[in-house]
Amino acid sequence: MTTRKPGLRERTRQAVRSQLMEVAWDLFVQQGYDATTVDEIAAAAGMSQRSFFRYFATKEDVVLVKFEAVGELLASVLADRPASEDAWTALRHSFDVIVEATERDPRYGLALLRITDQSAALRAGRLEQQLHWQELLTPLVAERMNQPADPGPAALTAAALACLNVANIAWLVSDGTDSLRRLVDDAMAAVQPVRHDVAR
Amino acid sequence: MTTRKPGLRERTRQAVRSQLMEVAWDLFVQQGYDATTVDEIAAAAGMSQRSFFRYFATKEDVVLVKFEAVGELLASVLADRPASEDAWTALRHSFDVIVEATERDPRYGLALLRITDQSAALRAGRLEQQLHWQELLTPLVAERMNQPADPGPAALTAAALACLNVANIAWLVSDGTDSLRRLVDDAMAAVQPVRHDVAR
DNA sequence: ACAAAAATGTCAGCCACTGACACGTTGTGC
DNA sequence: GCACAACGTGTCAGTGGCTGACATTTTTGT
Repeated sequence: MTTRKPGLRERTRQAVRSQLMEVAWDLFVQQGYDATTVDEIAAAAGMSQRSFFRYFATKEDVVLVKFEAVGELLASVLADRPASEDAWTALRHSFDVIVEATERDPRYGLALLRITDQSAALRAGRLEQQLHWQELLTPLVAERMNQPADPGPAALTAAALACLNVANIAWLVSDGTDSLRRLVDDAMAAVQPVRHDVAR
Repeated sequence: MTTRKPGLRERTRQAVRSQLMEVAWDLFVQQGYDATTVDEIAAAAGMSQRSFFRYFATKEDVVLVKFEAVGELLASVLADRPASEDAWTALRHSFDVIVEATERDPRYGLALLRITDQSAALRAGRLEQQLHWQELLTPLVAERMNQPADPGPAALTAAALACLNVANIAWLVSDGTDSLRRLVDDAMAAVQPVRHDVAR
């Protein structure tokens, strides 16, 4: 009884969602993304296919929602970086939340990248997610630029995310052998080498 | 009769393909991408749905193949740039083939961007295409870098393509009002400002 | 002219996804 | 307590993209 907090109902909904995500994750790891049907996932979670689609709009979403929170996380970290940092450096540091999470549990990150690389739809979905991150980060990047003319902040943000992406893929190719931190460093350094002239 | 050249058959195949592309294009422009079924396209081209899929693997492909040739075009232009140019500048100049094509026929470019923005699948597909371009350009970029350590060339290429993409989207948002050339210039300048120190 | 190869249509079927409806559960106001 | 509304769920039917298999009709090489 009692709807104590704004969301007794909402909580169960979230519980079902994460249970679906878990079940789907296991199946994807075992037999691959494409080889797993929504019917299987739903059955494994004890519900009908129709109900699955009441929790996730598409099959991809069961995986892709894992990226959703990251955008806001990146944005909040970026906003908290000291104002003295230039945009590129600040972006590099905000990416550390991803790097550190990956270092904390490399196997999870590796599995996630592996799954999202299996299907064209998922690869594409990850890129779409990054577009969303870009939208979140661009205004914050603009604040750190001298003269934020229109395409500038978005370009800088997109370039940084592209570096992150390249580093991630290189890391995936190395099977997690390489240091993701180093790869991100190198990728971003290749695009914007340390500018001593600007620094002083 | 007579199989004069290595590919009379191949030519008719290409003819059918481009006819399908035209028919599909018209339908997409008229009623939108999602609202157009493959059956409609096939019928309008006078063939069965099954045959459509013998020419294009997916519905998206009817649009996306338009981007395929661009990758090789970019690569060949990039390879022909003077060896004295640094990678970023050379990339900027190779993008000019796109800029100039767009200036030559802005309406086509605009329609293409509009269509590919209608559907999530197409938006994603365009990004996937860029990944392919990236693979083609990366080795050429590596040649122009001082010390092409592993993630470097890919990162630089990806960053440049990200700039191109941002410029394209900004141009689309402006309905083709802005100068695409200027947008590309600004986007790429924002990421790698002219480095006078390196130049001399 | 004839046999191999290729293009096409039809049919059946899988899978992601959606709308509609009916039923049971769960809170809400009285 | 109880009726009522809201919500979650299953079932069913249907659409659209896409594929394998097979039979039929062109092409094409000799």
